[in-house]
Amino acid sequence: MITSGLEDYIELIYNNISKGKDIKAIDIANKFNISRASVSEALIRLADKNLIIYEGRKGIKITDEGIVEAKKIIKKHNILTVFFNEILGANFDFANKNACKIEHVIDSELIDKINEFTVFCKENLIDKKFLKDNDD
Amino acid sequence: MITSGLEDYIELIYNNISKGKDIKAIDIANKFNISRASVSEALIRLADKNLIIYEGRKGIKITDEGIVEAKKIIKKHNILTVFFNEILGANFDFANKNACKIEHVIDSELIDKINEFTVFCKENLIDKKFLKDNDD
DNA sequence: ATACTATGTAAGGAAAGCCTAACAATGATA
DNA sequence: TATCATTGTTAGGCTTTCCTTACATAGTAT
Repeated sequence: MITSGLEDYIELIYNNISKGKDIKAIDIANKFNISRASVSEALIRLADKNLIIYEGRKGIKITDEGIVEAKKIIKKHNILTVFFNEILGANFDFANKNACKIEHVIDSELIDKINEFTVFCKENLIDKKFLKDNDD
Repeated sequence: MITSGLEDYIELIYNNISKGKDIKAIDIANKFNISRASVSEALIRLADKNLIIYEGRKGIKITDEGIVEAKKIIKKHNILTVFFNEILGANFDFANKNACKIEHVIDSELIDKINEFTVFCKENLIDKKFLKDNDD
């Protein structure tokens, strides 16, 4: 098991690497507003858990295991964001912010149900527009 | 701000007191599977924050402030449980278990939206039964 | 009353996750 | 090349939340 802090970091690492951008410790520090020292420790913990390969200045690489972890979290993140934003009508940033927290505690099976339900709603509630205050 | 552990404890305390049952430190220890010593510390922290009045063996009382806190959490808990169970069709225990975790991180405004949406679904989706595998 | 059981507290410790300050090493630039 | 800025590491600390062990007190029952 991985803590929610580490989940955030591996998620960010994967998101960058999968886009071909390389990511440095300092980027993580900036993104989450924590010190470089804390990131240094966190990266060591992630490497201990075989989710990344970390060799300081040589850069951060993600392992296959790390990719699997990251994808799980990103899947949760995306499904929650879409549900909050497109179905509940919450504004995008707010939906995203809540997804960022819930993704660390919600079970996968429930996420699947939310996803199925989102699809269902899109097919069945087109006419009955639930919320109108969706500002994006 | 209060941590999710403390939120769990104040929630349990309120749930008991509001039913006229008194609650002891050991009940909390048993419920959450933590040591009596840890509960002892947690109750001191709750008292420091003016959410309870704690005088050891004399019992645990909840303050007005504590009641407000507890009700916020219980509201989130109930809305989430109903949504997961009655709308998504998750079984009750599973719905409850997830609500227990999400209640500590979700924003109130999003909870309100989920609640409105739950009401809306109950009024509009009666015919279109979304999920059938709801086992309770 | 004595002894047993239940409950709460105190002391000491561990891990996670954060911090600052000081230092080291790399890279860019004058 | 010498200097300065960027980035990463180390050391030492702090808080929270949990633990175990040992002890203290209260309540129950013989």
